[in-house]
Amino acid sequence: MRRVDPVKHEEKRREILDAAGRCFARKGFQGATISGICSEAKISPGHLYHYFTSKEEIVEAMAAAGLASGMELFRRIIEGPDVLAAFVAEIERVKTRHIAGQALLMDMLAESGRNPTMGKILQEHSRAVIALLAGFLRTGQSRGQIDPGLDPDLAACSLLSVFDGAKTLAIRDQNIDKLKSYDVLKILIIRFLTPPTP
Amino acid sequence: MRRVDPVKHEEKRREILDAAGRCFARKGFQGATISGICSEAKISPGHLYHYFTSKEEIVEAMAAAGLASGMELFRRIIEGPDVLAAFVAEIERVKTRHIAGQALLMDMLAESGRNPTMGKILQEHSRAVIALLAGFLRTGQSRGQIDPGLDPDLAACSLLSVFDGAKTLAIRDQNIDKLKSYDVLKILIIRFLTPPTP
Amino acid sequence: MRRVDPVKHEEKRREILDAAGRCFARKGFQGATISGICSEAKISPGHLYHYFTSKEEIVEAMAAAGLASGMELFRRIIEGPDVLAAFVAEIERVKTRHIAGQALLMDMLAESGRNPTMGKILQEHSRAVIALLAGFLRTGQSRGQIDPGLDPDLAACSLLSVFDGAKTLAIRDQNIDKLKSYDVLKILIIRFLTPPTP
Amino acid sequence: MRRVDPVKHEEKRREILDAAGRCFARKGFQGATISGICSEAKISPGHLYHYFTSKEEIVEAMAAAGLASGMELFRRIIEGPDVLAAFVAEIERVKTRHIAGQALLMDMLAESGRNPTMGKILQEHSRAVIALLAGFLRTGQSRGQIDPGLDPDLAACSLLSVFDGAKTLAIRDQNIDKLKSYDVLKILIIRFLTPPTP
DNA sequence: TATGAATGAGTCTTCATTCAT
DNA sequence: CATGAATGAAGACTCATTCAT
Repeated sequence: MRRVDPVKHEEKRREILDAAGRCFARKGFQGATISGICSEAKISPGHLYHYFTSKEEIVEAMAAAGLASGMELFRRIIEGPDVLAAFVAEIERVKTRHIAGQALLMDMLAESGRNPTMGKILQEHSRAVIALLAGFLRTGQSRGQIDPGLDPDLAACSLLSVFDGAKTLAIRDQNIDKLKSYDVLKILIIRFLTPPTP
Repeated sequence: MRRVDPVKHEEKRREILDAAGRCFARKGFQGATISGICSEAKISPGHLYHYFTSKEEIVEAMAAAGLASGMELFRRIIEGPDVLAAFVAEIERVKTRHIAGQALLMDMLAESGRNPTMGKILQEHSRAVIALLAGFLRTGQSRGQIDPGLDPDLAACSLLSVFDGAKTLAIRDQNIDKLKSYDVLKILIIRFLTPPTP
Repeated sequence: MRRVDPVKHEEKRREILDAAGRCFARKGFQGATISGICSEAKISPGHLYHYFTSKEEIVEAMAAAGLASGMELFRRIIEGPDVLAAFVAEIERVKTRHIAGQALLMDMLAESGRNPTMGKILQEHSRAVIALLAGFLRTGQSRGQIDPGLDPDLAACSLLSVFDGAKTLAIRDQNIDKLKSYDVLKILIIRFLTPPTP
Repeated sequence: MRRVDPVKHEEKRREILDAAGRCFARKGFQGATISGICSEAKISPGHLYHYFTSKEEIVEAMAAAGLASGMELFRRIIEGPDVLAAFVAEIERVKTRHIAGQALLMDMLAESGRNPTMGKILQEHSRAVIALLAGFLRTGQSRGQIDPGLDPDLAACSLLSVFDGAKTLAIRDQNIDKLKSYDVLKILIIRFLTPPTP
């Protein structure tokens, strides 16, 4: 008789969050509507509120989930024996991604400037990414692939900036052949991190 | 009967755009309201429509004006005998600016990902900035301050990315002492652009 | 296949009605929600509809039950050798009751002004209470405690008015020291009912 | 050019409040809808919010206005050389009034039990009415029409109770010939207030 | 040029009720 | 008997835009 099934509940939440993610990518956080999300998720508006108490909660949950899955992807790409090559690979990935995804990050950044909750989510994620990067940098330093004179934490911040900048570049320069610009960005990373020749 | 004084008309438009800019920085493009802009500009909603035909037009005009004035500022900072030092100075400027301003750029980037008109505005501006930067790079190369091996146009793209990244960093890392991270960012620029020692 | 145990069924109905009564007292008929009642009664919304076909039915059943149990209480208080003293005791009881209970009666009165079904329920109850009061008045008259010149039925109406008025007074004058006002109300009753001195 | 006209603004507010009053009388505070009020007032929902910031504000303003105008009526009826006769006249008035008006008061009483703002409005009004009544009682006492042994303030509370009770009686006993019950209520008042014969 | 009254479509959210299990 | 997922029709409120003056 009993069938509480928290697994299914969580699954449905995830489905809704996915649908919301698609809507947000298309219209932005403010532009996307509950009824749009419901259509996308194929549920009724009333039902959505069994899983989330407000649009804000959806936005925040979606942002957190999106950032987390983004970081997971990031981690997988970055992992590898050659730290420097890994960073270059990440730039390569940005080059080939769809713009909507980047726009969503821009929305989060914009929203963070006004909404403290979103600010906190983004900040936490940023700290985690920076820590991840710093770890890799330290590994690279120990292997002699990275300039040991750089502070790993601060260099990680700079690297994150560069990755962000690669994303804004994709938006700014939509049509133009970005292939080459990205190559130069890779050079930038290499010059930044490579240990100085004695 | 009435003759429109085009100068005054233009002046009023500018005033409204300024007010709109402040509202957009506070609330975002979608979050800001016409009536909020009217309050800020101290005019009535009806009157606003003598100067602009829609909110969209205001958003676009404001974006264009904002980017233009941003570029003007940028140009002034960048101008100087030492090209490399100029770029470093721009990073310094980002460090001390208020976040709301950065958020506005993020809004434009986000919006550009969806709204083609905004995309075009941003793209045009980006091209102009890149051209400006490329010019400076060329000058620097001729003076021996910049690595002559770099393609000036592509390096300009990379530089713009880094400047954007500096802005996202300000948002991502609101409380943390960003002074030092920005110093490393300056090092990054220097290493990227400095001519190789023979 | 299942045989409904009518006793248990009735018991559950009563439980739900009790829960509903608490909700209604807190939020009013319109303000209380089915899901609130379900939480209070610790059953699921679906299950509630095995016992009642609609919210309206709950409201009406609850009103009827509430009025009936109120009258039972009333009867017990009123019963006694000294009829006059009994009425005074009822005033005393109102004085010490919680306001939420009074508000529920007000809700019924308000609802009766619009909803004929509720009107009928209240009217029937009123008639019963009036009959009860009239009986007591007659007894009192026969004992010489009540002015024999008063028509028992009409005086009962007046008495009921006074009891209602005592309840509205409790709401109107929430904080103020109502002890004394209630004493005067008792005097009012005594003066109204006491046989004239020859 | 300027035409701010706060008079018209106030007039419109009054119109809306009147419309709201009719809706509330028909459906109750919670049952009445903004769109219903708009239809009744012949304005659009958007426009209503130029005059009131929320439904709650309308409810409260309407309650305050309704009580105030009710008290004005009350004052006019009560004024007269014979204080006792005036109170009896008030009972007479209740007898002939439409039930919807009474239901509205019941709604206010019910709402006061839960909503503190409404509670305050009602309480203030009650205090004013009681003060008014107490004044009349004092006058009556000085003229020898009212028992000088009664505390005017407390007796005023009792009188207000009786007036309220007269209203609940009208609701409880809708169809029945209430003429006679009201006569007995008048007797009750007379017996309560008349000075004792020596 | 300037106002602010007025509109109505659209937004988020709630809630009584039904249904599959 | 019992659950809670699911629906969809409102409800309050917002806001870009228009219009009479």
